[in-house]
Amino acid sequence: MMASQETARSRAKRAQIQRGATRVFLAGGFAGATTDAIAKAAGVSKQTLYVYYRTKEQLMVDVLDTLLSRLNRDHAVLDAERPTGSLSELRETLTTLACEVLQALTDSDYLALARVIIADSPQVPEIGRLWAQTITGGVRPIVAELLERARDHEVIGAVDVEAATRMFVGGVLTYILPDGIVATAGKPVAAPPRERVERLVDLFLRAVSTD
Amino acid sequence: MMASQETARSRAKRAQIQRGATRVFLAGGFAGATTDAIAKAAGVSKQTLYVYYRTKEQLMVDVLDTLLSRLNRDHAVLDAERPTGSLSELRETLTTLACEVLQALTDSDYLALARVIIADSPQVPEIGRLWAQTITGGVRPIVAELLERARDHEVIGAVDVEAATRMFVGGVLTYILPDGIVATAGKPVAAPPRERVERLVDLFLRAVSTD
DNA sequence: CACATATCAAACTGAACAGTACGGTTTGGT
DNA sequence: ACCAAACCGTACTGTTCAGTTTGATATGTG
Repeated sequence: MMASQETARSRAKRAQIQRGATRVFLAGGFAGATTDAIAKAAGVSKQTLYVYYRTKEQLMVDVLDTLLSRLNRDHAVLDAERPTGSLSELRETLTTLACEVLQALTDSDYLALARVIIADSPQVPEIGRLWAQTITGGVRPIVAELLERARDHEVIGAVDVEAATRMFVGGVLTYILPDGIVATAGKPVAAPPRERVERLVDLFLRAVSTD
Repeated sequence: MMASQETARSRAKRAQIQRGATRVFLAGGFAGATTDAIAKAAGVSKQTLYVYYRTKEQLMVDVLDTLLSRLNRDHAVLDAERPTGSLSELRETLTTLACEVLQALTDSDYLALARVIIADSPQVPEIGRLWAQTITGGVRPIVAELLERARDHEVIGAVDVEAATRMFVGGVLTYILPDGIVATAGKPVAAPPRERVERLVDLFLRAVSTD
């Protein structure tokens, strides 16, 4: 039996710790998370915590890294080839994309994740690097690619794709930010009704349509 | 001599404390700010701190309240009647407005302020309330008013003003967010060159123009 | 000057908390 | 069954920090 081997057992324990730690970190950030609370939430002794992670900081970085990777996987799904062959197809694609993103942001813990990253990046610099690597890319390139494809097929005019992307993504995000990111006691943010998104898309299409 | 009177002297001391505390809070948030550091930064004894404020939390709320009020005053300046009588006037107005907002956000401590509010609103609920009261209004109503005026004068078409406002404001803000809000060591965000903003405005005007 | 009020520096108190030590218990392989 | 590694609960250590206490000094007022 070798030492420092990643057995099935140890992998499971590590995952168990991650799950508990995720809950605690998302709820209260770095400062608000005590190692006792994490151990309890994970159903693990504090000692074991320190067998798998050298410090609380290292544990947090690992948790955020995992969450951001998962989020990236989800984005990859969003990236799946979407039809942009005609104007009505593009309209449908953009509307659905926007609704999915808004839904994901309001449904899941992504807003809490963003809040924690924003809150703790000054104290835990590694977090800022994670953000830059995974999020800064974000939804924007996906939309930009869609628009470029549509432009190449002359579904939309020869517009400035970068500006168009910013307008669309920014417009959609105003439904969640800035209010969603600040914790206002007990008032969860809701995604706007599809109808609103449709009106936004329609307006957007006026800007990029061939005249 | 009455007790609990707000003399000139006490007003000055309170302001002195606020200035020091502002620096420390913006730099490190609630958890990162020690009362010793605040006292030192303000050039005041710790004791005096507690004469003017009952707790660290109360001090922070006061500091943020002051900063947000000041920010609101600045917005009031932005709100000053701007010409929207013709399409070229509207273009100029929107471009200038966007540039000013971006400049203010990158120049000043507003990004740090936003970061602190986002970071600490879960722990200090009063902060969330301040945010909701002052920021949630924000730039959006100003732009909405501009657009309504322009629409009434038939400078732009009968568009959905709410959607249009979101598209414009959101598009502008993508230049600062999300990257500006996360502390990435030593890389300050810069406002985009005016030319970029102009292209965004032009695209926007295509969306809202009378056909 | 006498007296009150404001301020200061420094030391103290009590609580919270990261990380460790320890002795007992479970688990899984052989 | 036997052993070793993994794990558990609890208690401990050292530090950090909000808020207080103390006792001295400055400031201004009648």
